Amino acid sequence: MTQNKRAPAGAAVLRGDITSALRAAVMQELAEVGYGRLSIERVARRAGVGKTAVYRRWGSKLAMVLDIVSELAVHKMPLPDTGSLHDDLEILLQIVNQVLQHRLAAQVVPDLLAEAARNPQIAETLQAALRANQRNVADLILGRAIERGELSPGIDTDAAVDLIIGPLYWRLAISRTRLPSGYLPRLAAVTTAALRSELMSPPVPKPAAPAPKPAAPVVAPATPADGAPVTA
Amino acid sequence: MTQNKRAPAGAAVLRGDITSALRAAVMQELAEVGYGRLSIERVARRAGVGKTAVYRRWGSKLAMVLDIVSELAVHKMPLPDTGSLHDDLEILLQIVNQVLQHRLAAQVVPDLLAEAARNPQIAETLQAALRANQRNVADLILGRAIERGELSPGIDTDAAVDLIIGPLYWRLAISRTRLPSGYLPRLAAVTTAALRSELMSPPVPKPAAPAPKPAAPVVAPATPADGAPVTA
DNA sequence: CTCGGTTGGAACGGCACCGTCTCAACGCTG
DNA sequence: CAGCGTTGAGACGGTGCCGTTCCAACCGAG
Repeated sequence: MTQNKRAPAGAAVLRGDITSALRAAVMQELAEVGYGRLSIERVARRAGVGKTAVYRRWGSKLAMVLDIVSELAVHKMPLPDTGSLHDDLEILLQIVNQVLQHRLAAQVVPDLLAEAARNPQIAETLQAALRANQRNVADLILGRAIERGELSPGIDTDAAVDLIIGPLYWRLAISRTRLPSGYLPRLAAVTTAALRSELMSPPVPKPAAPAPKPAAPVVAPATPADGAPVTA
Repeated sequence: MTQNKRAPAGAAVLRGDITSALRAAVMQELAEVGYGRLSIERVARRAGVGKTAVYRRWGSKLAMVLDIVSELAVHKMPLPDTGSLHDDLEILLQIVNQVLQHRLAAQVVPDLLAEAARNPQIAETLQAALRANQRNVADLILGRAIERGELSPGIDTDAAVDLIIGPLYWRLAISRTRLPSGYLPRLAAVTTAALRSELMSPPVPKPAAPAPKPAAPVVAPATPADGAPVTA
């Protein structure tokens, strides 16, 4: 291509300090007003730069947020590997706890997750970021526990992941009440026991005659009294 | 007061059909763009009415959303009471599953929860709505299980609630992958076993120091220690 | 039947943001 | 050290929303 031209240099190169200021500003705005209300102007104002500084780097609000989110995920998360499922879990829970205790993360993560529900690009980026991080730390921990024989090879890993992070995420990001001392160790212990249970492997409740709980006629079938019309 | 005047009547009374149209429009907008981007004009346009129709009823976007959310929570949730902790849990999980499968709820709930993290009014309303609904269904189920002797009276009910709804919420609202058949029964079984574990009662991992649970009054005051946005 | 009082709808000025464009300042490359 | 090429900053027209004001239509109380 046209590389006979001389390479940009001097003042003609993106200033890293301004890029960092913008990244920080985006995170703060994201925490304060959320993705929905995030505006380029506010970000630029907060960073103390012009809007051009933003548009030269990213070109759109979505691209900007996507890039910054991807970068954040590169945070190398220390991977617990103690040789014991229980200890690995406790460390993992401590890590998650620390991350979600962070003021910015505690606001931004749920916001982006909610936004991901309606913006496929964000959903994809978040997924990619989390996976790329460590190919899902929980999966690794489970895999090693299976290799050691601590867990059945037939365990439903998806459900296992839900069990591992679901309760703590709910507590930290939704319920948002303080953790009593001893909460994390107890959660780790209970979760470990639950994972070890033979109930976690698929072919358990299928002896011969299935249909144990067809469709739960015990409760109303489909939230009929919903005030909102289903069809648009 | 001045009731000598004649009461409003005829065309001088709020039309219920327009109110319902507005409610539906708010829910749809909430699902499509979220609370952050929600605008009065779009709501009115979607409902096919003028903005005045909105401002006469609510006066502000926050008040509008708050009122509608409160009303939705009045949905009488069927309260499982089978006499067995496991069956109660399975039914509860089925209910949560049905609610969060609903297209609108699946989008609106996480969005509002994220918004609640930065708007105390929304947080308070959501809390009140959920509590008022059934004074926390999970708490009731736990209480009855304790009365029946299925659970230890010393169980950490907060952690128990996290264990009950955390995994399913994570799966439905965050992970958003399909539930394999048998997921709910298995989750109910595993959770029941975990709750029954002696690990769920406080004085387990404290051989030397008792640490007699200081912050455990009969009723939580109001979770006042809110992490108000401190200095950036 | 009359008309009071409120309704829904539209128009209005103000404001924030969008995305583009112009322009002086700048510092390294050659 | 000269100047190239990009930089950051501000200005600009356009758009969408806010919250208010104005007005004709309307229906039932009296």
